[in-house]
Amino acid sequence: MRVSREKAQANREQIIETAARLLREHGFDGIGVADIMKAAGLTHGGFYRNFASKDDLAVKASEHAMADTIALLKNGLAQQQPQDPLRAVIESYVSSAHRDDPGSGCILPALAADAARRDDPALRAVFITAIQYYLDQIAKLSSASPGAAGSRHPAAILSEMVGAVILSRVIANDPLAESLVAAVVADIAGPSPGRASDEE
Amino acid sequence: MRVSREKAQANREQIIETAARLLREHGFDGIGVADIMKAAGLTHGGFYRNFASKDDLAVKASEHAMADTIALLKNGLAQQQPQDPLRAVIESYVSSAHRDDPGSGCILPALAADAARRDDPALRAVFITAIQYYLDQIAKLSSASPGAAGSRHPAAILSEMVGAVILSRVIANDPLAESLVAAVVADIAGPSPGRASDEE
DNA sequence: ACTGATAGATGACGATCGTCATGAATAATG
DNA sequence: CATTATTCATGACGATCGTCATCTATCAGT
Repeated sequence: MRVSREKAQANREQIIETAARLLREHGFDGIGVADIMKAAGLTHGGFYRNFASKDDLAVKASEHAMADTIALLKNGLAQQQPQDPLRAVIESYVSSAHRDDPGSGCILPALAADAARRDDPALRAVFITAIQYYLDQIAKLSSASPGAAGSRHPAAILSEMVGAVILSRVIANDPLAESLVAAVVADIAGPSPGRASDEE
Repeated sequence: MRVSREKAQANREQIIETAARLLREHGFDGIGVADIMKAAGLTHGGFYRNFASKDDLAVKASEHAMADTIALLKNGLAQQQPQDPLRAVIESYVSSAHRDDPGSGCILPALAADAARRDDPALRAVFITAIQYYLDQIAKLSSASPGAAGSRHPAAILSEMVGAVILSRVIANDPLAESLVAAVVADIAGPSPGRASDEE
């Protein structure tokens, strides 16, 4: 069953895209190659022509997921042009929407704990790069932010963002989840006014 | 091969203790019943006389692990009697020692992401209780702390603690890890008070 | 001491895991 | 148009998964 090169390339990207979602939803050990391929509309047979191993797919899927998240973030900032860009990022990251949809969210709350358990250097590198990117971005945004976040180390802010999403997910159905999200947003970006014109 | 009741009880506790360590190290899906039993010095056969399922063990092991962590924390505070108890807790929680030994650390950085993926209400309840406990404890400690942490919501501090441990684990071998730990400790507890600070 | 209860070992079950060999079918190449 | 190259499907492999039936040995109660 040969297929055109464009179709084969599209299939390959479809596998990565599907894996990026399913791995974030179920964890590295929570979903199998066969299920990923089936969800991508293929059978498990052609897998090892595209990827050296499941770990190899995990690396490429994590990279893809991170690139998607970055694009989404940049796109959102470019379109909204918010007065307080750091607040906009925090409100989008520490949100019930992000909490309830890990499959299309950031890899850090979804997979960092899983990745930390593997000694795959390629996988770790993806996460290190992701963290570095966030730290750079937070440093830029928080220095240009009217809030008080500029005095905090970017690593502190990122840790709080990631921890908040993870904790809110494990208590998702509990009323505690909403208050946690609100508390963390207010903690990082300051009290809640939609307009960030005045500071205190 | 029957065994005395005391021995059977000890075996049961040994299984829970071993599972508490191995599950935190490898994740819920990263270790099997047979390996847990073997590590506990038994075979896999007697497992289902002690536990209804692997999920049941996961609940009891998580409870046990959390109780251990709480005891360790209370014990440490009682013995040290630190001037700034919140700082002492943060320095112990956000530390390279905790980062490098997930098997005997807090369940939140180790297993919260895993637990969030299951719809086992009993398991979620363990984590909700754990989070509630931490929030109460942080509220008490931070109000009695000389640092500026008293003005922050406990959920913000806990999120930052948990996120910092997770992120530091995924970048464990990178020099970034040490600076992240230091930055978060300083962010929560304020700049380190000159003397009596152990650094590595 | 005898008997019944039971903890744990042995072993196996069906399912699923990651991986790969083979084959069929067709796109790419000449 | 003929040939080659290659993509994906079929199917199977050994290993491991969670779970359970059975058996044996020994404790607990008489």
